[in-house]
Parts: sequence; structure tokens; C-alpha cells
Amino acid sequence: MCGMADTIDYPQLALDDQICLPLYATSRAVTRRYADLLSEVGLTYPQYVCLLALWDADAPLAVGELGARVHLDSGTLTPLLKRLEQAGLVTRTRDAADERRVRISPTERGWDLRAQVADVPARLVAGLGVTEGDARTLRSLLDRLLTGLEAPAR
Amino acid sequence: MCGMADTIDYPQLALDDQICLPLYATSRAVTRRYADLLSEVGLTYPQYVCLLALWDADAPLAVGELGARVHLDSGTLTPLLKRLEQAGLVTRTRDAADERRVRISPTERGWDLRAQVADVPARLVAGLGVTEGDARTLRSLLDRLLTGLEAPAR
DNA sequence: CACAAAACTATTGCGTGCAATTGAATTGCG
DNA sequence: CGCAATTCAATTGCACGCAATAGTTTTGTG
Repeated sequence: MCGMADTIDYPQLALDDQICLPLYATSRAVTRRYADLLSEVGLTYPQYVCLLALWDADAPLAVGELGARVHLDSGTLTPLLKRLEQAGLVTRTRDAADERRVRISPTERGWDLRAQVADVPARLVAGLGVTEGDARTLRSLLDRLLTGLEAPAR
Repeated sequence: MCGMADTIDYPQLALDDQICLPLYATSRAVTRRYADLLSEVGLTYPQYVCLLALWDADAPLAVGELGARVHLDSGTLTPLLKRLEQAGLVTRTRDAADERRVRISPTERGWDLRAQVADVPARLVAGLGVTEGDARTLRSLLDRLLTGLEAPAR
């Protein structure tokens, strides 16, 4: 009636068949759960991820190097890092050897934070009923997807 | 040296061991890829997801019902739906039987759009090297995760 | 050395996400 | 019926994401 087609006519657009929606919803649900745990130390989830990368690095990372590790660009990172700087958790310093670069280093308080969030991953996973094997499977699928998605789009 | 602990001391915080990051990065990569395809018809990815839900529904959805399907709340949906209304793709009407509710219906142009995006899911998956089985596994894992995450946090 | 191309971070503008709050409409209970 | 509790959408405020652009600095080439 009225000429409008049923979903039957577009099975590929049925909401329940989309993979993108569970991926999108789950990712945001994880971020929300992290936000609960991280609010205790005043961090957002993207800020936490950046600190993980900085803690991991052997030397102070440039903005672009950090971005490659966390898959974010300078448009997102610059203001985020300024907020971390305001919070006294990192320093931003022009690289003397290459004045285009800005190197990010955790401050002493930034390093100290690591102990305070050490239990966050375990607390997040607790009660989710995800086994170690599930986690490996999921990681493997996501890594493959991500690689394909970040390759130049033909 | 300097008293700062190595990542070795916090293995659970090693960036490469986090599942949250691939999940987060992959979800955004999918959204970006959709954005490329949807820009042709002037839609953002969340707008597209909302239209999928509206197209799927048997009757005009209230904002809250739509939100339950796409996992978004009124704080996000109200402005998004106003933009879809401005674009002439949906109407927003107070429910006469319950004036608290606002019912969302695609306009004729909103229904027409369905044909224009019919090939989007296939174009997105093309070349990603993900099999039907992979997709099922991924969906199953994500659904379980999402259920656990949206359950009240103990 | 000169200078165009490339690399790199910062800025702008817009659209989410989401917690918290507000305000109106409805429900449920005495 | 009366009215407090609940439901619902809208608003506010803040932090992303990201495309596009701008502005420096460096690199590569003649």
C-alpha cells in the first residue's frame, strides 16, 4: 500500500542482519563501562588509551606516532593532549631536532596513574562471561577487519 | 631508573593486549567507510542506522523505541532526528494518544532513499576477505559481549 | 643554494555520544 | 478524585572524531 516496499524487498538492509550495529553498539558500551571506572581518576576512555600507548613506548612519542598506535589523528589528539597537559599528566614539547614534531611525555603524576588504573581491565572483564579463547577469536577477527578497512579503498 | 616502572610491571596494561582498542578502532573504521559511501546521499552513519530501524518497523517509532533498537538515547537522537527532518527525510509528530511521545515516520523521500542505499552493505564488505562464517562468529561474540555490558553493572 | 614538494601539528566546523537536568504528560495508588 | 511517582523527549555542557584547511619546518632535487 502506498507503494512503499517492505523490508522483504531489501533483505540486505534488515537491521538485525547488519554487523555494523553490534560492532558500533558494543564498542560504545565498552567505552561507557570504561568511563565509569576511569572517572575515579578523572580520565576519559580515549585519554586512557593514549596513556597506555605513552606508558608502553620506549621514548616520548610524537603526536603522529601516538596517533598511529591509537588510530587517531591530530584533529582529535591535539585538544585531547592539551587537556592531559592541563591535568598535569603529560608534557608537550617541540622536538629540538625537528621543530615540526611535538613530543609527548607523561609527567611523574602521569606515570603514577598507571598503578591507579592497573585493575581496570580486570574489573571491566569481570562478569562478562567471555573466555580467554573468545577474546583471542574476537581479537583475530577484529584485527583482520581493521587491516582490510584501513587499506586504501580500492 | 628514575623509579619509573616498565610495562613488564603492568602486563595487563600493555597496549597490544587490550581488546578494547581493536574494537574501538575497528568500529570507527567501519563508520568511516560507511561515511564515504553514505556521503553520496547526504547521510551520516548514525542517521543511516536510524533509517534502517525506521524502515524495518511496522509502525512509526517513538524516539525511545528507536533508541532501544539503535542503542542511542534522546540526547543524541533528538538533534539527529531534527536534522533528518530538516533534510526532508522524516516527520516528527506528537503522539495524540500520549503527548509525551514523538513519533518518527520516514517521508516519501525517506522511503525512496532505501533503494539508493541498497547496495551499501555489499559495497562495504567487498574486498574485506571476511567469510559468512567469520561474520556469524563475530556477531555471536559481539552480541554476548553487548548483553553482558548492558546488564546492570553488578 | 634555491625552491617546490612533502611532512607534521594545529585549527575550524560539524555531527555525534552521553551524563545530568528540565519540564510536560501519564500512571498508579490511596 | 488527588497527587506523588514515573515516563518521556528535549536541553545543556563537555569531549570526542574527522574531513578539510592552514601554517611551519624539513627534505629532496636541480
